[in-house]
Amino acid sequence: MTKIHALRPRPRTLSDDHAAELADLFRLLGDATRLRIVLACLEAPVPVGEIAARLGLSGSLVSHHLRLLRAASIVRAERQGKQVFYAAADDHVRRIVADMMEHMAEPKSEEDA
Amino acid sequence: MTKIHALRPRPRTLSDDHAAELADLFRLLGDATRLRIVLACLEAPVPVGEIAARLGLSGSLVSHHLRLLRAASIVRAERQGKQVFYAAADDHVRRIVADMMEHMAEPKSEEDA
DNA sequence: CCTACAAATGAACACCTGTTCATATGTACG
DNA sequence: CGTACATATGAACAGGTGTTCATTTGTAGG
Repeated sequence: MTKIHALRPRPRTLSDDHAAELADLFRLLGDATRLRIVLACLEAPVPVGEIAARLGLSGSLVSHHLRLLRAASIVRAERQGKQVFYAAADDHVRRIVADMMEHMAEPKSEEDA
Repeated sequence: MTKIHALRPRPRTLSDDHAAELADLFRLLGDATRLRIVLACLEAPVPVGEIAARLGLSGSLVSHHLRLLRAASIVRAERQGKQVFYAAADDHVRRIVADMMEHMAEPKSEEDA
């Protein structure tokens, strides 16, 4: 009741803070290494070591990226013994990635000079 | 016939080049200013000047960003007299943005320390 | 042709971010 | 407890990127 908020069905233009927050999420997927890490654990939980091995990266680097991804709830972590398994947080992530892949596969109307 | 490509239904792990290309697309949406520009012309074509005015940005800056977005087929340009109208290229873009908004709105499982 | 307006371009600067290396935390097991 | 393994963290460097300012291109009209 304090703020009329739920009244606006679809805010045509997002508040700048929200836009910045949204941009932060996209930026996380905007790095090739980090995106490959996400792709590596998109379908099933994978331990950090295996991600690093599969992608040919140092465990340190993978861990750094995973922290950012986890903080943004793009991936979820679960400990199992000494290992920590990471997986895509939810279906939104999978859908977004899939949609962007489709977009990439689409024929461009005309090349930009 | 040169490359067996269409045979693999769903490449579980993308080739590194494709991953980099995909990351480039995400990175474009990963800047707050650029994302706001996309949001501004997400539902209907808008001339550059109006985008700049609505967002309180210089025409130069908006133009720079629009060039990148156009090169990636995220937005489409159409000239009408002296003005150039920009709009989201297709529904993929709209869907991706919408999905990411939903993701942002979701409750986080637990805050990251 | 020349003025006025809208958009695009290029160069230069300031800032941010990914990576590496070294070190620390945490967990299992003898 | 001490070793070994897996992951996490911190600091520092290098490279990329958004922004601004000045200039140019393109379009319409007198």
